[in-house]
Amino acid sequence: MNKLNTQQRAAVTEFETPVLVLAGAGSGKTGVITQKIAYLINKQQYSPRSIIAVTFTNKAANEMRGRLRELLDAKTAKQLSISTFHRLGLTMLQQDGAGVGLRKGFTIFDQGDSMSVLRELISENNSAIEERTLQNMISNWKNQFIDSDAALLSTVDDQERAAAILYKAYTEFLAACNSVDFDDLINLPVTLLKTNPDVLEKWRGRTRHLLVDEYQDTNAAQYELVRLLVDKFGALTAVGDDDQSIYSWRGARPENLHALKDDYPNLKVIKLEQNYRSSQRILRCANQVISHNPHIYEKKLWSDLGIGDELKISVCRHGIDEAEWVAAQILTMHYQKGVPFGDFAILYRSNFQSRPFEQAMREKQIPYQISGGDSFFDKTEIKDMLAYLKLLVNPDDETAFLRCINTPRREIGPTTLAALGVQARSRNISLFAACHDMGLEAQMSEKARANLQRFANWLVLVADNAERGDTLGVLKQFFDDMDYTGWIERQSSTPQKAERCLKNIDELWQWIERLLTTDDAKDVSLVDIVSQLSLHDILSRQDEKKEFSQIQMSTLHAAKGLEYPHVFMVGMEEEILPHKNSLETGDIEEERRLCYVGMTRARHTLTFTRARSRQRYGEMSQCEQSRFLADLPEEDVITLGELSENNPEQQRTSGKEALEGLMAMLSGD
DNA sequence: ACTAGGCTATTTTTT
DNA sequence: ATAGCCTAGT
Repeated sequence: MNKLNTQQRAAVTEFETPVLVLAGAGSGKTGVITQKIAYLINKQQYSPRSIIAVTFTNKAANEMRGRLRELLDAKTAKQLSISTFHRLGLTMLQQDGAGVGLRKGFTIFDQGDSMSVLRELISENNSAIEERTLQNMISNWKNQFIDSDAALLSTVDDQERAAAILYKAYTEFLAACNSVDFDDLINLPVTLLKTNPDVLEKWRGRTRHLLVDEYQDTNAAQYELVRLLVDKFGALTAVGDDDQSIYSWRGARPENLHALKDDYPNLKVIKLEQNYRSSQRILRCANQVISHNPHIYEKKLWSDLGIGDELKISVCRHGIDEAEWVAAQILTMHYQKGVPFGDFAILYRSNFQSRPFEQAMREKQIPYQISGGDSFFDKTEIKDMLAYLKLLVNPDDETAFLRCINTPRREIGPTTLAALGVQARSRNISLFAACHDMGLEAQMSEKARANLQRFANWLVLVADNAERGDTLGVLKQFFDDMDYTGWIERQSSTPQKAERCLKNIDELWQWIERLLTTDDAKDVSLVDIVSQLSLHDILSRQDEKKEFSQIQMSTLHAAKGLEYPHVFMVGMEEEILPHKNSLETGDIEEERRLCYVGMTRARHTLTFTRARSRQRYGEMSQCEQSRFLADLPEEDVITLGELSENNPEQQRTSGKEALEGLMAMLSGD
């Protein structure tokens, strides 16, 4: 508390009126939120159970919980509700979902799940609409509380009409599966609160104070949820920064920051403008870049941390060279100046950019960790595992059922499944239930029926055992029974691929094991495991520790809210950092903010790299420097590489040469 | 019902 | 480069 500056302290101690904290990058906003929670509990006698804090990513939520564990005793910290919006919504639905027609054990469709449902619906209806477009349209409708009937009424063209029809089919399918998608996790709680006064009462009673981080990222539905929870009294602390709004593509409305003023006339606005993170030079450059965007609130972010090193721009021959050069820089600083690997971060616009860096780090034996990117949950083997777990808690989950029933192969093909589908539909029951339905033998061969029932029986058996406890034992039995390992080995083209698959599965097992062996393992049910997996929330303690000794690789999006002593922003090229799509749509502002977010992650040094050519779709193609680099003040930047031909001592060696030189030097010691 | 082999489109960002 | 999709053959 003593370490807070005047504005921060004002934000912490003001609890009787709603507060909006306009917090510039690195101005200590997470500290404000955590200190405020501690203040409410210790100084104002709030019960920890009556405080709800909401963030946007699992990572941010975990970080916040970690910090609070240091400020409060363990028991108190555990009672706090600190979660993502989606998890808060899920909790509400798990407790009171009956009010919106959900039954116990409902499951969550992640983006991939709902995409495959939509794909299926599109082909069933012979529609030409692109699945991505459809998913976006449905998501937008949901975020604005437009149901499928209303959507149909408001359509203006054929495409929208087609989409609205599919929207309806999709909604019905989800309901039949007793499932919800990510948007529903926000959307349905709002409906729930609006239609059930007693439930509203309960949740309002539980929300004596609500703290929302990254408020600029809230969409219409999240905004509504906040409003309902805090009521007109506005026990709300919202923290945000419109310069860091980088989620408008998923419906975020940074103007929600300003809308608060209309909703709460007594709103107190507090600006945090002192940056405690970056050198003055880094901050000056970042401010320069962002100054090209229009601003509603002028804010002048400043730092007294000293001028700091010049920023560097390294121009590389190609993508491989770029990765090797960064590796060489990291090794040099590590061995010459003793900088721990955990102090470095490599940040990029798109996940696929991580590849060459991963390879370079592996070659040089530099420990690294990748965060962000959903690649883990996109893997077939992980999807398979999750589908089985989902099916255990929710036999009505048709998507999970269809995935499981023939993975591994059980001699149940399209013909059999079509027949099963007919049966299920005519009796209005799930596919799973239809396996034991009377009259099934009329639809298909005896052998097919036997195969189906063997599967269904086995599933029931495992589900029964799972309910009796020893979740992990049952799960292992489950996977041994179907010899999933054997299936993977037969399925993989090379032994290496099989090994990778099994390693991923092992990682999943370890995570589950850890979850089940913590102090409060009694409270962890199969439903919890499945929902946490569905929300892609797997951060291990091991990872937290490793962060100190491994270089961090992350997308710019996933790096928001974090900081690193030494940052490399790579791939600073047109069509990558202003991303190709945004060049086409002309929405450069958000890309600029993304650049700003990346730059303001850096504490001591900031290095940009770009390549003059790059492999794309297997072919080499030329690249142009990102327009954002041109915004940097010349006196703050050193450019290495061909751009400084007239300045020979700044000529840059290739990544390879630099590495070789370094190796020679090290072995000489 | 399953598999192999040829064809294709594909690269935002996250819950 | 490559993963996922389709087609034809077993």
